[in-house]
Amino acid sequence: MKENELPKTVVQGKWFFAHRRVAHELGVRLGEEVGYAIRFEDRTSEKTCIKYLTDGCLLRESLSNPELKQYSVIILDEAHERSLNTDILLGLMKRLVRIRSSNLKVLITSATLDGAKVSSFFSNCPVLTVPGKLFPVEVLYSSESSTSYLESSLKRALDIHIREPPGDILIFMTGQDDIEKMVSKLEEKVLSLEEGSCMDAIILPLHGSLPPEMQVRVFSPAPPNCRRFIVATNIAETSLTVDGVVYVIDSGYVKQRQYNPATGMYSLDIVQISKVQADQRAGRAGRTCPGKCYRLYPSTVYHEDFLDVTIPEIQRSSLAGTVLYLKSLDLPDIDILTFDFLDPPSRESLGDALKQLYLIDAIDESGLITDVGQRMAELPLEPSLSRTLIEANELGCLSQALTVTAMLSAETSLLPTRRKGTEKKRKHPLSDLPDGSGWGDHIQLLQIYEKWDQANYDPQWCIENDLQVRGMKFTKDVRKQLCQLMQKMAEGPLDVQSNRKQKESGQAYRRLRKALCTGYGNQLAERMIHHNGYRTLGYKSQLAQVHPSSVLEMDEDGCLPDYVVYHELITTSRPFMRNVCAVEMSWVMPILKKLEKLNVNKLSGGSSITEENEPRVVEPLGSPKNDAVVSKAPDNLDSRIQAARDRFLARKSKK
DNA sequence: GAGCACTGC
Repeated sequence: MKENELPKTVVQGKWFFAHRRVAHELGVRLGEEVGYAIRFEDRTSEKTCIKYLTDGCLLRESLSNPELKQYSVIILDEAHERSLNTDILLGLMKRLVRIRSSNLKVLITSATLDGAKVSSFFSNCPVLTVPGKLFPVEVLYSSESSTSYLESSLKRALDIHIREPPGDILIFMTGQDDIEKMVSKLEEKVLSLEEGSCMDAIILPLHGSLPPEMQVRVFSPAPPNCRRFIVATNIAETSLTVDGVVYVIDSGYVKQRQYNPATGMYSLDIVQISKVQADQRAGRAGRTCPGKCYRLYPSTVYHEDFLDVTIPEIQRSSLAGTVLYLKSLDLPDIDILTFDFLDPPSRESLGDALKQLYLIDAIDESGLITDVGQRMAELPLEPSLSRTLIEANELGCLSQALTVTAMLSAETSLLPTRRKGTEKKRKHPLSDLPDGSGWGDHIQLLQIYEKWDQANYDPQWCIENDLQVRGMKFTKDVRKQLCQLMQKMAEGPLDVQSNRKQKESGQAYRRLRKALCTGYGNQLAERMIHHNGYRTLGYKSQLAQVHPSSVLEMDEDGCLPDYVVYHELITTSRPFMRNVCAVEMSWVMPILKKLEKLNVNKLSGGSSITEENEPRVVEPLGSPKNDAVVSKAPDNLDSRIQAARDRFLARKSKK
């Protein structure tokens, strides 16, 4: 193959081994004519004609090169998964095919995405259908909805094991807890079966927080006369393909994260799956031979209750990062409120994003991106964290802030999988951390990483201290990447520095907390007067409490700090702030002042963000209550500020 | 006093 014979092609999606295979079939070395790029690894060269990359990487590329001029064919793979990034790319592609109609071809591939809908989105482009190679799957419904899908799955699995011919069983559950319960119940029941009455059994859990060596166990096929039970989350729905599965048991539920723009709060809920998801799960039974799918719900539930398709992520997420990204592209013909999404997010959600960005100085009061915002968009971080880095650079604590943001990027994968009996480890994973972690979780995360640095990044150290090796390595990679990106603007050293002297670290921690306060200007909370509950300080106040896993300390009176910033506000059993950090009132006041001036219609570039068909009396951002908060903000804030000052002075005089 | 599904810029 000679250079330039092939059109420069870029393939976005989950390509797994595709790039290796294509390189192999073309008889070329991977990294030359056929290359790939993922976050921490770019294996392409000048010779590269076909480049595989992730959606995030393609978005990064279009940041510096919005017309993607180096490519003549762009393939968006797995578009049906509707990830946030894929949806942004779909919108950008629509614009690109318009302005590059003569020299660009875009191909969108999807297993289940509604072809007609995508075709009409792309000005009625042609739809090609490639038949799949799946075997037929018989779908069997339960006669009624079960009260406990755990019990029903257990019963169904054993029934299959006893009565049905060989073939592995894949059971879809919602989370780690259920999976662990299910695995131990299955083990118990299988052991109690009469010896020789049926095949042997291997029972395997499968979920995201399982260490990789445990995950790969599902790739080894069952030994002869042995049936595997794979108890999985929806990781087995799309991300991992398990061969040998003939029977699928589908609970009909999934654990899903969603964002409420009216409250600024996430929740993690167990919800019904969509028809597309149910069909995807069933399809997992027909990969190697005809299979069976047992749905633990009646067919009426499937037909009448299930949504046709899963709500795309873009309608379930906070859009601050997305809006900032689009604004930073600075495309003259793109207005964020009218940006052409395949499924547009609500105006409320866009309005929320604009307000958040304004509070952290990423856009000005008329909605234009600021210099700060432009620099933030260059960093592969959520806006709060990129803002923190920029502020930390000004305040001379960039090296510490780099560590904290990197740790938070990996936060959910830092903790080990829970083991029975050793559950209370989180509070003090390291007994000999220096003072200062009482200021909050961010400081503790910093101290943990500094300890690991002192231990020369020894994986064994992670294990001894109950931290996931994978998560810590990810942190290290992120930190390195952020260092490279910050190099140009950095004011001070970037390497991990542990302040050995108590006094120095105290000052560094205070600067860091100040930077965090600026970065999380959209995620502030104020403690209630008589107890340790908090309310969020935004355009709409929410009651929340510090998550019990937090290391934030109380003062000698048993009070938590008056003001905190939080990394995440999420309702599980109750509304919780996760990863909080104490901040000072004097840092908070300017942000509250800014909140007073906030006018969301102006932020959206003058165009009213009010729904068109609604009477004008209706509040711009939804509920009347919310409107009241918006329009009366100055009064509320002034009194709030006054009250806070009084409290502060009262406390001071007491001491 | 609670306990997070999935990715991976």
